[in-house]
Amino acid sequence: MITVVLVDDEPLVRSGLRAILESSSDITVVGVADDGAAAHALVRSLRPDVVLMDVRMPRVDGIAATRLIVELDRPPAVVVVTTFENDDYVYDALRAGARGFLLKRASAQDFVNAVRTVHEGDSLLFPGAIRSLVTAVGAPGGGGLADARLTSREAEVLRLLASGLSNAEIAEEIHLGVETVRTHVGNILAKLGVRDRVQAVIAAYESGFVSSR
Amino acid sequence: MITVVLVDDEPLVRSGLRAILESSSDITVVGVADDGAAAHALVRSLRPDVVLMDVRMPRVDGIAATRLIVELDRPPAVVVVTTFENDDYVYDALRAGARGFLLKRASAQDFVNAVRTVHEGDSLLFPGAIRSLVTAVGAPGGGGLADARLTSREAEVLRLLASGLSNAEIAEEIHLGVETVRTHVGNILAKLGVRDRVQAVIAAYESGFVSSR
DNA sequence: GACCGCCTCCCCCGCGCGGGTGATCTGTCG
DNA sequence: CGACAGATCACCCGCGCGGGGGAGGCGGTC
Repeated sequence: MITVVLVDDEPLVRSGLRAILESSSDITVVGVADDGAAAHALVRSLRPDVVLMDVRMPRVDGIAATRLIVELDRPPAVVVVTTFENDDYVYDALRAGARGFLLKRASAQDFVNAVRTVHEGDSLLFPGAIRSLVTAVGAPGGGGLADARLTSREAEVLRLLASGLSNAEIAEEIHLGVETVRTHVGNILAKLGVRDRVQAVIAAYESGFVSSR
Repeated sequence: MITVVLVDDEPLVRSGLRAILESSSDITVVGVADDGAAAHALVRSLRPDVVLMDVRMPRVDGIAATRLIVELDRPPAVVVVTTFENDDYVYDALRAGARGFLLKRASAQDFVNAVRTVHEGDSLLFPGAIRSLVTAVGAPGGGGLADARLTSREAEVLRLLASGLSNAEIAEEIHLGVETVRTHVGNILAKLGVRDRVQAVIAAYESGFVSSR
């Protein structure tokens, strides 16, 4: 049984999520909170498997709450729920340690799947958000993740990184200083919300940014 | 135009390869050698793009020659040509720095493709040899790469590695000491003929050992 | 002109990683 | 029974990597 805590300031959303999730026999909502501070306290006492977290909330927002929660030992998987795809907070949430993303207009099945996926995965989850984040490189405006999108230079570096090159090799390949490559790689890791270049490579494959022949 | 040097002790093989390769307008054979020492000297003076290297040769064998050649600065891509799939030298050749593998019974088109592929790829090439090496984990005898096949434990570690875990995390995941994981990872890198865990992840994807959903 | 995003390069620091080597214990095979 | 492979853990060493800063130039926008 997967235990879930819901965090959202709107009662409508809370009960909607609860109804959707509890229609699955393997998921149970063990608690709800209406702001980040309450969420943190609740998670600490209830120790759920998964937290569905709204981003925009009064007082302590979803980003700060996520940061607090993932700092617990053996923290639950936090899935951030956003209203708009171009939410500027997405990037921050990635860095804060969120394990997944979902739009509020997602289908009921999407919510159930998301909970199951992050619960199973000790292994990393690279949500659809990263897919567009990586693939929609430098795409002109139009409403998508403006802050987190990779620049063309970063995309170039990621491509080389994902072909197994070291920073020094990448530098030589595109005639740059190693320091510059290090900077780009650091920015890529931050934007993808991953820890190291290994996870960046995985994200590149999982998102289709590079493909296995 | 891709320049190629052929190294094989049998005149028959040399002229066969030459005929096959030169039927392609973008490939030209600039030199041939009949043993490893001659190959090294020839490569140093001719600076070809690609070297097709037999493994079994009198005096200096293909492994030693490959090692010498890849130590040059801006070395050519060395493709090792073996007679048998279960050649014990395959593992050593990987370590020596070979960029590709080919069986002598491969098709004419295979040889042409191999030359083009390693020539284009500054990026790594994970030849079919690695595919079977990784995927045929622990398969019972039957004539394939006995020395280099991953053990079941190594396969388990590779799977976790390819999901983005650090050595410490892998250790915790399967209840081992970090030192043990380090040993396994080291053996995996050696068997796959790759330099670091990043390239191991790439090999895992390219070989189909793990797949992007 | 001020501002900002991007690209470029720099320094310091800590740590994880990979290489080399060696040890013990197990089970298997001849 | 000895030989060997696999799995486990250990120590040392060097280095690449990633985080945290900062700084300058360049091209856009407001």
